[in-house]
Amino acid sequence: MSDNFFPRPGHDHGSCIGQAIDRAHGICTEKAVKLTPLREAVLRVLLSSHKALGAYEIIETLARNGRRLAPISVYRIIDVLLKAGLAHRLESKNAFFACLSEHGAANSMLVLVCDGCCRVAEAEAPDAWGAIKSVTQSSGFAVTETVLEIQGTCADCRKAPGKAA
Amino acid sequence: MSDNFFPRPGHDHGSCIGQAIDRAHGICTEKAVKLTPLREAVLRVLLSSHKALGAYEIIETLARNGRRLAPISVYRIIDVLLKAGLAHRLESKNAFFACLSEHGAANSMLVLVCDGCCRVAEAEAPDAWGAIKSVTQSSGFAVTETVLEIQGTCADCRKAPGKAA
DNA sequence: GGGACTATGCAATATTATTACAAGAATTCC
DNA sequence: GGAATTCTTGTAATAATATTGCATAGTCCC
Repeated sequence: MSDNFFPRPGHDHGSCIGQAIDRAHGICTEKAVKLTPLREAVLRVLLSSHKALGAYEIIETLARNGRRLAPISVYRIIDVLLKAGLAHRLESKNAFFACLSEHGAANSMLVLVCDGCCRVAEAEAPDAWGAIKSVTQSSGFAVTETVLEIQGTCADCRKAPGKAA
Repeated sequence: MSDNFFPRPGHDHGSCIGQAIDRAHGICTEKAVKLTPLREAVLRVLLSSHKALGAYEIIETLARNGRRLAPISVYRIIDVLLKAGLAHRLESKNAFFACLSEHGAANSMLVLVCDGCCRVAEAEAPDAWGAIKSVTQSSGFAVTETVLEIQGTCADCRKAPGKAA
């Protein structure tokens, strides 16, 4: 097994968050998006686990940290994060997760969602995207948006059910 | 272009519904599921267009036909239809659509959703599924459920925007 | 007919998301 | 510096989607 896409249990999550935040600042500068304190706070909540969180879970988490946002505020901030590519929406769960991958404009990723640990990971899958493109092109369908989410059990959970963060 | 997967605008929709209902009865017999009048009514609502409908749209449609179901009733019925494979959930829209395809246990389909006419179609995409399988297997991820939904503009709408049913 | 099971009804409520409008903060332009 | 503009956040209400818990009514089997 080359890469299981999910973060190693026991990885240095602190620096994992730190790097992601640094990267986010860079991306925001590039894209002329302001990563305000509130936006960064929401992003940090998403980064705090490798799971997808519902908007109201984000609200509760922030509230525990002393600041309760209205739903609309969180949704607005999520929107900004989504548009900047710093987070993605997990359609099958109506939830949101931070993006840790380096995917540019050309999308070729799929999302893995573990039933065991609830973690979410992105994986490169250019072949799958190629095959999809071939189906859509040959049928004259002009794609604007693709949702490719896969649920199952990650390698860590298969080895040690319930142990992975 | 071989097949655009979407029903031909102007196809005989009456017989299209009729056939689907007949097929549904057959499948239900096979699977020992009861296709009660209410369940058939909900399936007919889904079949009445080739679009995906939200649960509350189904309720309103049935109400116009003289019978108003409680949300829970519709959700329960939808559940039965989903489990019997007579309908599918469109995750990216929190909506449901009738299944017109002959896919067995081995899933290999993707869903096309047209932004123009809102119609939904299923397409065989064994290569895409193969590529996904190869990614997941090599990473030790055991798949239970795959969501593969593609939004865009169907061939009919590209030719004649807004005209397709 | 009676017991077990399935299907539906009804009321309340939980969860997810948006609308409309107001106030505050940052940026631009002169 | 200060007015105008734009972007961000706040507040309140409400819409849209989905579920829980319990009651009633059919169906099946004996």
